[in-house]
Amino acid sequence: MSDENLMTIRQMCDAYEVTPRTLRFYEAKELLFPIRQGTKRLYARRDRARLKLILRGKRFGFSLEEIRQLLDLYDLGDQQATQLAKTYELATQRLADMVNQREELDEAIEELKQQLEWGEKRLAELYASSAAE
Amino acid sequence: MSDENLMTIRQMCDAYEVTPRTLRFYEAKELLFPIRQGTKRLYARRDRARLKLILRGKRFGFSLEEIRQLLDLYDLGDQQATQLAKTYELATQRLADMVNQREELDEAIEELKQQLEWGEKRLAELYASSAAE
DNA sequence: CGTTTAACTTACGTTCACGTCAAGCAATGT
DNA sequence: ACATTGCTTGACGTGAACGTAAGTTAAACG
Repeated sequence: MSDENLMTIRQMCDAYEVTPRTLRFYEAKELLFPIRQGTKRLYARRDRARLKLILRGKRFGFSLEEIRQLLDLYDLGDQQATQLAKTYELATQRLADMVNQREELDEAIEELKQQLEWGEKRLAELYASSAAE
Repeated sequence: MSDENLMTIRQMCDAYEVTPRTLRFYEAKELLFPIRQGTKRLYARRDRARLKLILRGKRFGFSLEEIRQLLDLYDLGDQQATQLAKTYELATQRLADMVNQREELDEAIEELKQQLEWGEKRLAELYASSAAE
């Protein structure tokens, strides 16, 4: 029962359905910063939060580089004033992007629903005619 | 003033901000089916509609292959019954995916707003303390 | 009729996001 | 003591989505 709150790479993989390779890759790209016990990696709460955000970002179609920049937004702890201001500005921009994407997504959902109704009717017709045979 | 309603590859590129390579690539992947006037491609209304859907799908993080399957949904014209049924089922699944994505997106937007408020306060503090000097 | 111009094909190159060995260290059980 | 298990670091491979360069053809222009 090692240190609670810290997870090995395998526990992380099982918990988030990713491979070790993926976690090491994210680390190489400076998206994660697990601590080292000897040679082994240990992931703390902070890394898990970041990983969640990474996986979510991917589902929205963001690249890892875009995600890396976004991650700083959730770690505003001890930034310099100028750096904080830049981060803040980037965040408002990203927020606008997301709101746009939500609008588009709403549209897409509506259109797809329409098409589904159409298909439903067509299927009903086909079924009716085959039953009439 | 060639045949209205039909666009050359360059007009398409300018209109949708893609490269010729991209359009030919989508054609190779059977996402677009421009008609041929001799060796040249001409894009009709149908292709433009499909291209819009392709670009939108990409913004949502779908792969071209996923998009290709989805495209059939908007072209339910003359499908076989069994094929139509399969397409329909796939569509309902995708719709569910999109609805999920919207929920996640809503969450993400909320969280980011929270972070922005936080950053705003921090910035205000920093500004106040530097002004007091 | 020669020459730009635009589109074409073929094919190899590139970036991203990992997958997949290969070889080595480190603790753990028998 | 030794083998198994789990993690490690390279390093090369891969599929997706194009980019890019080379050479070809066809229409249009002077």
